[in-house]
Amino acid sequence: MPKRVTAKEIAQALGISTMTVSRALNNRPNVDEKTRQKVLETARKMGYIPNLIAKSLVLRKTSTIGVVVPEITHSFFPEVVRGIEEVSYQAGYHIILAHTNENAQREISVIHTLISKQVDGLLVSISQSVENFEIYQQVVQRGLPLVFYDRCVKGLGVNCVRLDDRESAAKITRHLIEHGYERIAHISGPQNVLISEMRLKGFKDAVEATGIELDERLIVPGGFHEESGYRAMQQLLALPAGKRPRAVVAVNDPAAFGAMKAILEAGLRIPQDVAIVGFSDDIRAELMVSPLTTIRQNAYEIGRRAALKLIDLIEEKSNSVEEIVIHGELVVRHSCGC
Amino acid sequence: MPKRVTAKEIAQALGISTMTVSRALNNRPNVDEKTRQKVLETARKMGYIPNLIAKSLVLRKTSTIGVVVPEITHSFFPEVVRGIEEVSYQAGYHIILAHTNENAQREISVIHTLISKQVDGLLVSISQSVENFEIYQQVVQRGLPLVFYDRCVKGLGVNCVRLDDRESAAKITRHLIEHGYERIAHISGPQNVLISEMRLKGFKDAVEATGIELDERLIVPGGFHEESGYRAMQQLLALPAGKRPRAVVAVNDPAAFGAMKAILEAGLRIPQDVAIVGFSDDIRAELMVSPLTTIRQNAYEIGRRAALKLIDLIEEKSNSVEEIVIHGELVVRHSCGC
DNA sequence: TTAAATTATGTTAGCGATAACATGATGGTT
DNA sequence: AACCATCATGTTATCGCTAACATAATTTAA
Repeated sequence: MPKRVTAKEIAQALGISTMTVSRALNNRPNVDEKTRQKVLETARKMGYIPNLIAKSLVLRKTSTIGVVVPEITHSFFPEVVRGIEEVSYQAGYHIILAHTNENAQREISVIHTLISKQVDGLLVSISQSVENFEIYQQVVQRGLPLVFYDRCVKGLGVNCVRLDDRESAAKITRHLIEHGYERIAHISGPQNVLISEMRLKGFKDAVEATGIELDERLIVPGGFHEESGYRAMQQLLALPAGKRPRAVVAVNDPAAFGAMKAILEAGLRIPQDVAIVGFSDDIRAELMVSPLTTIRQNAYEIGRRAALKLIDLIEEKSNSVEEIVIHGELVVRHSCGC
Repeated sequence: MPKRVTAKEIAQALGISTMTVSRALNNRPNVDEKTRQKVLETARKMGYIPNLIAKSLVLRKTSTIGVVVPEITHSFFPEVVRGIEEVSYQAGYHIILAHTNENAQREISVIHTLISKQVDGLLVSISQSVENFEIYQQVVQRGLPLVFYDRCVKGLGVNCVRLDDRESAAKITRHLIEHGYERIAHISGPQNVLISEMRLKGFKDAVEATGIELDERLIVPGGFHEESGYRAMQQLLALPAGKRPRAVVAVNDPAAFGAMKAILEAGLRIPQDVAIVGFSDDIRAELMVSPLTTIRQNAYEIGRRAALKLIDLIEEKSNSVEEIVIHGELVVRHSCGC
């Protein structure tokens, strides 16, 4: 193992003190320009790379942000991470990525590790199975800056950057209404998940605003996946002729894909017979036989904003508790017939 | 900012020395069981969390692996990261993720940072624009364990875990040949990228093994994206009637999607008129009008194997230089007509 | 019972860097 | 020439922890 060069060794090589070397390397004032040049050159020649571990210990600052991700494979999170990375890199912070695999136990373990590693702040999206929020309170009590992104916990006084699920669901539903559709159905997601609930609420908001009475039969429990969308749609199509929906708002794109399959299999056309819209702009949405109208969520922006807020907290440029909402963008394609 | 509890404070609270506290917390022998219990309990009560930065400094080991990723958004890499994470977590290592955005300059900067942070080893997939390999040599010279994954550099004596692009391309081509197709075309990728080259070679291997002479007109330069696949296919379809291909091997799935579009637009059927296969099992492959036959690459496995090898190097359980090849899996769907 | 072996605990030094203070060198001012 | 400001450099202590050695307490063996 080749010995690693330290600042002390540079100092010895030049016959000066370690402190002067440190000052020269860190571009501090009060160093003679000639000395600085000598130090820089010697450092380069000797292949010196500073030890940030030692530096962090004395400065009590690591310039590192801990990022807790529940599910790295889902395309949404990598995009968020890209946003976080971009901002962090610019601001001179590094990130340590920790993956919980949607496991509450692992989330606690991972947060402990990040604290042990003395991160300057934490960005967390909570795992689905989390029910106990004690760990977040511990983090807050330690005075460690914390920002939730995408999946937030309310009532802890913690900053949060999230999507406007309710507003976006209302927006896309309104879009259908404005184009004259009347009997509009909703294929909803799992009942206990916040985003399903918010999207359902948004759907109701839009429908109720029209004054038309909401037909509860047009709200069918589905799920986040294709099969659930497929089954939910079959259920809708089984309604008596006059009661069938003319348009459908699916809780997300995969559910919409399943629903589309059911519609086509029933010999109906999209959007002439049944119009359909999704949510989240899946990479496949554009490639469907009838390209899907949907809501595009700016995951990158969530990452960016969360990182910006966190760094502000770390550097004490801000200490307010905010809830930052990133608005979804309506992407109109063929499937809504608009 | 609440003061953080240190081992020293636990020692003071109990009237014992810091060293005994350290021993108790680290499950070292030669500590009285009663003392150990007292220490553990006091630590818990006081909310003690060890400072790994200080520990790393004295032990000269951080239990951290640096992972360099060229492009986090591409679904391949998150899957690799998941594999790396899984193995690392089991073995007690943390990972620091660094994203280069395919930028050579940034890759150097990022590797320097990781070294500064005293990672115990590096997992690197080189960025597309990298042409100078000096940085890797520096890493090797420092004695820092290094393993390339997916995109490797040959001739540096560095470990490498990669896919068998050439073999897999030959395999999928052979599959077409075995099902009786004769005029088989190849839509290739960018010429200067290694994987394009390997896939082209694999294609040629398979065709030449049949003894049939290779028609160079059937190899058209395309690219990794849909548009390039689309244009390349148009070019193939413009060949004189008898010279047109009966089957096509695309360099990857997106290129195949583009090609499919061109085929359908020309009024031809898949696979009855033209069969087509892709490469890399894109999430959309299954959902196409004619589900795409392709090669599934086990990205997770690449991550796993690379991390295992790196940890072996770090812990000096191995010092051999290996090239580990992960084999692609043929996924037969509708588009090849087999 | 007393020396030797074993176990529990303490002391000192140092990981590699920097803050805070101290000192030495230079130069300008009256 | 004497004095003070300014700049360049050095010294010491410390960040929180652990290795290595030293010592004290206890047990075992003869």
